[in-house]
Amino acid sequence: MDNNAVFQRFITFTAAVHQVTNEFMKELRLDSVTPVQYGILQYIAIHQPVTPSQISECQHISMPNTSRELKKLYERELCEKIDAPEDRRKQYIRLTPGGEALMNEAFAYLQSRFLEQIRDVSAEELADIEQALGLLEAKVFYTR
Amino acid sequence: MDNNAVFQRFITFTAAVHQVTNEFMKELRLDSVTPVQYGILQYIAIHQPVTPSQISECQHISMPNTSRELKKLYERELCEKIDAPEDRRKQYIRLTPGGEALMNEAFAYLQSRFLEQIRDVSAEELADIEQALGLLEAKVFYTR
DNA sequence: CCTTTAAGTTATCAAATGATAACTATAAGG
DNA sequence: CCTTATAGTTATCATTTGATAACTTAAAGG
Repeated sequence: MDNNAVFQRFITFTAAVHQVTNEFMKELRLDSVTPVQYGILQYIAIHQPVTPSQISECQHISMPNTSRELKKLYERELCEKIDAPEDRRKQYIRLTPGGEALMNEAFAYLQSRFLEQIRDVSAEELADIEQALGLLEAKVFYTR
Repeated sequence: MDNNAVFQRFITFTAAVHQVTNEFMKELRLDSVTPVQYGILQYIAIHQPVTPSQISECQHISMPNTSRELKKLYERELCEKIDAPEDRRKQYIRLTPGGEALMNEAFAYLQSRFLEQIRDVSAEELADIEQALGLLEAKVFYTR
């Protein structure tokens, strides 16, 4: 198996993923929230409850900047912090009902675009796609 | 087949792709070039020769901003424009030797990280991965 | 021709993001 | 205890990116 060929595929693939997701995100006009803030909210939505440190590490945003953006999200009541009982330095963050509503709206739009994107695939192909997503997430796009 | 389940996978998958590629790009300390400029250079590297309009559309950057960033790349001699013979308004852009060198360096680093990421996969799994990349690119992450 | 459209440029401004230093509070480890 | 490490905050500044208006040049379509 040619490693170079797989790598080429990897590069064009990741470029394609970015292009498509950026297109989706552009159409989804989220005016109350910046791209970085959306990334944070989506990370919370998928992994909640999370700590600011986790957000900082996984979203590659420095702690000071994470803190700043979270503060804006608290002020807009899109997420909230809960003091961790086991360690008083720590805090857990989760979406507020308003944040859930925002993310549900976003996901609903993204789902409609996703379904449009796969409107021509058969049921068997869809199963293959689901499997492919799982395979790549497990074997390539994972973090230790 | 549950469309919602596939969509869930799609969301967590694209989030994972962004996380991993952002991590790679952070480690790859490209000091001569900003993230947006790198995106442009990579797009040129994959699709060259391309026009500024294509870059603008595919990278979702307005024409004025595309023009500005390209200008900086010309000045650093990372890419160059060639007037299109068939339409004197148009121009084709390609990497200069310096730009090729920069991208080769970047790709070499990304390849080393990619190989590290898949170091535990068997030959059969690698074939599956290659196929999965192709399938998803064709059926999900394409642009019309 | 003449008008309209397309490709690209320049200038300018605002907003978002990144980087860093200095700080508080708590936990953990000799 | 005392020192060090961890979690998070605040303030500040520089850079990057996005948005918009006004412009030039050339093609295209009556």
